Amino acid sequence: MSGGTAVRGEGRERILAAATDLFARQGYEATGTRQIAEAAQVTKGALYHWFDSKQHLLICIYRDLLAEQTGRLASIAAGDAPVGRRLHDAVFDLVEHVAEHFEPLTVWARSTHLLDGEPAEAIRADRRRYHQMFRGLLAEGQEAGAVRRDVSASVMAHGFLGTVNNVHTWFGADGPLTHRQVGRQLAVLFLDGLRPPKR
Amino acid sequence: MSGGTAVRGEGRERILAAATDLFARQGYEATGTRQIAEAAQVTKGALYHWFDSKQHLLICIYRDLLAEQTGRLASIAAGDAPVGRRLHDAVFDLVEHVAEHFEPLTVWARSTHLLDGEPAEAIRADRRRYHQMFRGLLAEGQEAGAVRRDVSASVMAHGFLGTVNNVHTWFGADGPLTHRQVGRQLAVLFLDGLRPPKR
Amino acid sequence: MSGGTAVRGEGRERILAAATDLFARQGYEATGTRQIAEAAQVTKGALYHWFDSKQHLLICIYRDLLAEQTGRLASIAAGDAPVGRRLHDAVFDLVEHVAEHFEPLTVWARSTHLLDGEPAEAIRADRRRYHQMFRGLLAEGQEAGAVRRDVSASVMAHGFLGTVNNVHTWFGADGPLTHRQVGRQLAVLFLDGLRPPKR
Amino acid sequence: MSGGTAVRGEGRERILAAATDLFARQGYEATGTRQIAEAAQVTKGALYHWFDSKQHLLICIYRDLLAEQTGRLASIAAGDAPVGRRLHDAVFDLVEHVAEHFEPLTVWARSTHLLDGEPAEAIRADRRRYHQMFRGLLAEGQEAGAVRRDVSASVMAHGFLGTVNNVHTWFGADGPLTHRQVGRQLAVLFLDGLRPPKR
DNA sequence: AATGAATGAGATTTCATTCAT
DNA sequence: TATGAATGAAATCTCATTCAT
Repeated sequence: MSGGTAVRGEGRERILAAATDLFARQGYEATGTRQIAEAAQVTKGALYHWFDSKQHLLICIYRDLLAEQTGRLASIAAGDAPVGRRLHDAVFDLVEHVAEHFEPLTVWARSTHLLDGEPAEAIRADRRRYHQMFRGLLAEGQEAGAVRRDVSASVMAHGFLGTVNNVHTWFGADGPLTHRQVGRQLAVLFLDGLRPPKR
Repeated sequence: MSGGTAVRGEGRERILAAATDLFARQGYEATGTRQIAEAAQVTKGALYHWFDSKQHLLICIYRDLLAEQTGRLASIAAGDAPVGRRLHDAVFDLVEHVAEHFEPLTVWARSTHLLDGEPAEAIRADRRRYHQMFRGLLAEGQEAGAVRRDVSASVMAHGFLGTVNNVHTWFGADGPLTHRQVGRQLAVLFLDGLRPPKR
Repeated sequence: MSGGTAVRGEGRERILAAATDLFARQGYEATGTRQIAEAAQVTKGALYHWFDSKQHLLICIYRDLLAEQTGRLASIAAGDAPVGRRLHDAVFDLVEHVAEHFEPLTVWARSTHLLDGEPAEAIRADRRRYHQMFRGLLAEGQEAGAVRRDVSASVMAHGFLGTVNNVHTWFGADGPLTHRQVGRQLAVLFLDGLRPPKR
Repeated sequence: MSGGTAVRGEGRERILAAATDLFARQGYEATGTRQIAEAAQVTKGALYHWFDSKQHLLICIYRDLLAEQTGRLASIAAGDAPVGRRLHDAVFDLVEHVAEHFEPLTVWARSTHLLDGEPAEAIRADRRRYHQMFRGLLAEGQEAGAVRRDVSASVMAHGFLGTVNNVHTWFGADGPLTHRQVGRQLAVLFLDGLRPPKR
């Protein structure tokens, strides 16, 4: 496409890709900047030209994914369908998204607790907003009678979101199921758990 | 003569306690051996007299808890009650245990991925055995018709165990619920999700 | 601006010189990296920027010397002179070289047994090749009748090379001889020992 | 022989044997007191009950051997035979002794330079006396015309003693010769080198 | 004759980051 | 846009040795 000239950001992309890969395989802490630079075929100096810090790298990896997740949830939540239907769609959409972006989400889940400073706080606030949207949908379901009331919406939201975000600790450990199949099974399990009890 | 020296045999315990506390508050990697030794009022040399390495410390912290968890599950699973009842008890017993040992379990969940070497593998194998016991109970439930068959026992086990093991990532974030309350809500949510679908 | 920073590129050389000096005076193990860095007026970080490890430092010190020794022996061995003459030249050239580089060779002889890993093996293989060249010259002498046959060429080679490499253990202990004088006496002693026995 | 009761010094012997073995295989510096104690099936405390220090261990290993060597040389040197004969016997006796006590002599040769303090000085003085006896025999030979005069007796003594003491660096490296065979070849090589030159 | 917990100083090495060019 | 030498602080761990019992 862009022909002979160096594509803008080529180095940056390679760094991001290498970091994602290494972080996912070895963990954030066990991966050094030197190793990232080597894997990206870039000098350490170049790495610091493009990114402020190692933390910044991790934040960049997650930021776009979170924005996309948030956008998708927002558009589903704002739809016209009955709340039960929207909840169902939101859950399935999330497991789909997670299955697609397995590696970078693993990285984030494992290492977010190591980050501090302003940019880290900002993205955690974004993440909190995502959670609130999800909880809002559940609360709406509770008001409409589609979702049980004896469990707090917050616990339900955290429970499911936490499960999904931690699939990496066990996925592939046993069984032949694909990411997507596992996701769908978790989704029905959760959705059935939400139904109001008999009496 | 008097006062200066610590009581004999107490050193190991104090080290373990200090490490648990610091790991929980600051994370495993952010905590240095120097800091642990200082907090335990022990020299660094004494620390390495009792423990082979920092990793070993983390493993020791978790080993006892896992053994207790496993023993409790085994005794419940081997009981006479119908499988639905035993499953119910196992789930509630687990959330109880987790609520009691919140901090060290948090440490383990966050940092297990940093461990390597033979002792780490050994304890991961133990953990795998625990999981298999839990899954076995679910499979028994499926055979008896008490648990749905359209979701694999393995996914159900991992889903619930993963949720419980990751409560630390969000507990306290919002709401005034205690550990125990949160646990119980997660338990009913999960147990209701297990019921075979109507049709 | 002026004065404070060292001349560019000099760091590596200074480190090497300081290490050679300290290793020779105190021994390899008794010399710390901290001490080397201080003597070279460099930070410990810089030391590890240029060298992988303390072992690597020792290997680098020896590598150049061995290469030079090998080159000199090769050019003598490949000459046109009769083998007796070439052997004589090789022996005197070696003692000359050893006399010139007394200190670093002392360091190597004393500490080579502490080294392991791939680079150490590589240089030991080089050293083995040097030995084989020397032994080859002796074997050639045996075939030509210039060197006795009742002692194996390998033993003759090891005997002389070992003697020369271990002069450091006793040189200076008594007597006023210079390195060069001692070397020449050892050379004639050895060469006379090589002559075929009378009968 | 001694029946049921523990043999006096049993622990001490085991420690000495273990230390000799480990020092020979790994080097003095690379061997820790802990490892020695384990190999001797003794606690570290017991080790320090029997020996003052790690250095002391090394000194004890060498002391008896040196005494024996010295005694044997003294009895040969004091004999009635002509000096040429006595020299011949001394040389062959030494290579015999070295072949028999290969390992502990290796240890000493490699690590003597690390020792300091009064006991180390004492044994080094003993060793110096041994050297002087040997050199004395050579000087006697020079006076009697049996040994060349163009090489200093001191260099001859150091050269041969050094060679013999450093056989460990190469023995077994190639060839199928036994310790004893190698020793005898070195002996004739040296003795032939000693003969006065033709003219 | 022997134990074993404890010491304390120091070892090598790692690593994110900076900055003049 | 990129380099690469250099930093400096801290990290984990080792080890000969001691001493009350």
